Amino acid sequence: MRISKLFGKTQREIPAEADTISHQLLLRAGMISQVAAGVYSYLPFAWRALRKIEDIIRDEMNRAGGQELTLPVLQPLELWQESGRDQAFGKSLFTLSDRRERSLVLGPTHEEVITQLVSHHVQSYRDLPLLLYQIQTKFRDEPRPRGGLIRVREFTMKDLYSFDVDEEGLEESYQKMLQAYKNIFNRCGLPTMLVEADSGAIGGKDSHEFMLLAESGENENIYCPGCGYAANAEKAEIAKGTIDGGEPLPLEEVATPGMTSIEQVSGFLGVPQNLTLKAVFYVADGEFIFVVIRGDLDVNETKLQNALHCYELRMATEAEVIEAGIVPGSASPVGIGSIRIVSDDSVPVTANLVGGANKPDTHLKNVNHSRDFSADIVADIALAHAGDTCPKCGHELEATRGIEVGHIFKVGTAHSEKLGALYADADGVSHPIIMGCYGIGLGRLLAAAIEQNHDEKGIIWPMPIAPYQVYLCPLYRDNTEVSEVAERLYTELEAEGIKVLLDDRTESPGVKFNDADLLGIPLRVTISPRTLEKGSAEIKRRTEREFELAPLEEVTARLKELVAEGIKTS
RNA sequence: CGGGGCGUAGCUCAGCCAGGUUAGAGCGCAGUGUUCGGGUCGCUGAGGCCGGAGGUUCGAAUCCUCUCGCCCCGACCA
Repeated sequence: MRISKLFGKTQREIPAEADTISHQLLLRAGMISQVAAGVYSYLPFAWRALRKIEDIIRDEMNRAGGQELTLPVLQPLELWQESGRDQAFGKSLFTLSDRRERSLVLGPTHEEVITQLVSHHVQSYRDLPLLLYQIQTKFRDEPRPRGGLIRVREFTMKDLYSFDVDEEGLEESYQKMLQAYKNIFNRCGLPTMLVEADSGAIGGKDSHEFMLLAESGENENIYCPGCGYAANAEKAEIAKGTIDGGEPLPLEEVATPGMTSIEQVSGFLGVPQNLTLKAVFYVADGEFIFVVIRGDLDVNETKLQNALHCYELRMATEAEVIEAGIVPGSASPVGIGSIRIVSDDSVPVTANLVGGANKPDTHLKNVNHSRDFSADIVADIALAHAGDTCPKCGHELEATRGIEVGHIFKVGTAHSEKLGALYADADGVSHPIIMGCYGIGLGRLLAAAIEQNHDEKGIIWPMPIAPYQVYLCPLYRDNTEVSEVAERLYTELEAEGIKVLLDDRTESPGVKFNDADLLGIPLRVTISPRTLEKGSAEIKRRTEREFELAPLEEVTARLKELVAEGIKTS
């Protein structure tokens, strides 16, 4: 490709709307253009990189035994009502009406459609297992699109669905995909962290996310340098330790004038925070909920939502708290009547806690679960932080941010039961098919690749997903020999299957070098009268400052070597 | 949905508070000369319904009302 013909221009200034690095660079490199909030056009340069990623994904899916197909974007709303997920998706579901006023949705994912499809075409255990996938556009009306391609409303996704007869089969499919995903990210040259993930209210047991580590990541991940335990903070568990509060003592009111926070009460009474009771209030699908947890811990809202099996969860307002008859700052679960109580599992095992008295400026000593109050739900609802203790090995946990680029999970039979995807076993008995679901967001991966691979000058593409492999950069200076050599080399490299971007513009060296850096092509070859004097060309890696001088007749061979090396070591 | 910010040339912005010739700059673009190993320097030129609608006024980019859009933080995100 000649850069003079390439659609999409580089830009010096950082576009005002872009905050995220990948967003800025994608715009400056002329790779994407915004159409609406969370909706982008991909220009040729970005599209080439996306296609490289797509090729790697497709190859790994096929190797793992996946069969590619394509499912419709336009789907009847009834299908979603049948599965019950029109509620779960809520406003994120794009809906529309056709000319006969029938309601349709733009598919945010394809479990429903594929489960129905499979129900029509699978009858016997002999038809299973199946791994079916597609690479296709999804639509989700995100409440807040952000970060350029990181969170958008229309995006390309690879989604694979596995169908098995039993748990062992599902496990096998799951492991295949886990490995395929590792291969994909490795082959793309993009190191990821595999973390345990929350599978949501509907999902089944296991769920893992692939996190590409980046400061700008939306997810916090907790991991253990000791044993390798890693989990999304939404899911992460911690060893809370048991604190010996002694034998249960009689409940006792104490005056705590002006003390409303755990910190204040703990300091005032000289009681450690882990012997206090923290109260927090939520509204779950409209119901007021009283949540208690040991004073040194925080509530993990994802875990809480899972414990409550609710769609909507938010913190209660102070007015709602007061209306519920609770005294903020001195709230107590003791004697609060019919309000549902959710307790972290740290509370029942700790004796003689200090909690609120539900009277201003008063707290209770020696609050004991079961004796003084009883939670309706006891579950692990604690939020993990860096510095907490690893639940597996006791080492101190650390935290790191990441972008979720892949998510795999065991769905189970939720959809197959609702949509009637059954198979007959060897005895002719019907069972629901067991499903797994595996997704990669391609555009997000593209953006994440840039988040992970850039410097102050621009993008640094890993070789395997680079839109072009070589940036051929002749510095003309009205020199016909330079342009002849460049043209010859260009033809030769293309003939060898190397993807070359030829900077055929009569720009100054500075302009060309800066564009080369911004565009981030892994190898740069400079030809100038100066290099020709030595009968050679300069070869420079984007990742390095220094260049090497190669005799002209060896340039092609050397570049082939470097391209191969870049693909292999990535 | 709550909070904050912004809509003026393809891009980045000034002008608005305090209304008044023909709305400006830099980048980019076209032409031209110059320079040539890290965004060279000139000259000439094209390019604007000042997001949209209504209002106030002799007069609105500027003031008022409504609206649409975009960005950021939060909520949300199977």
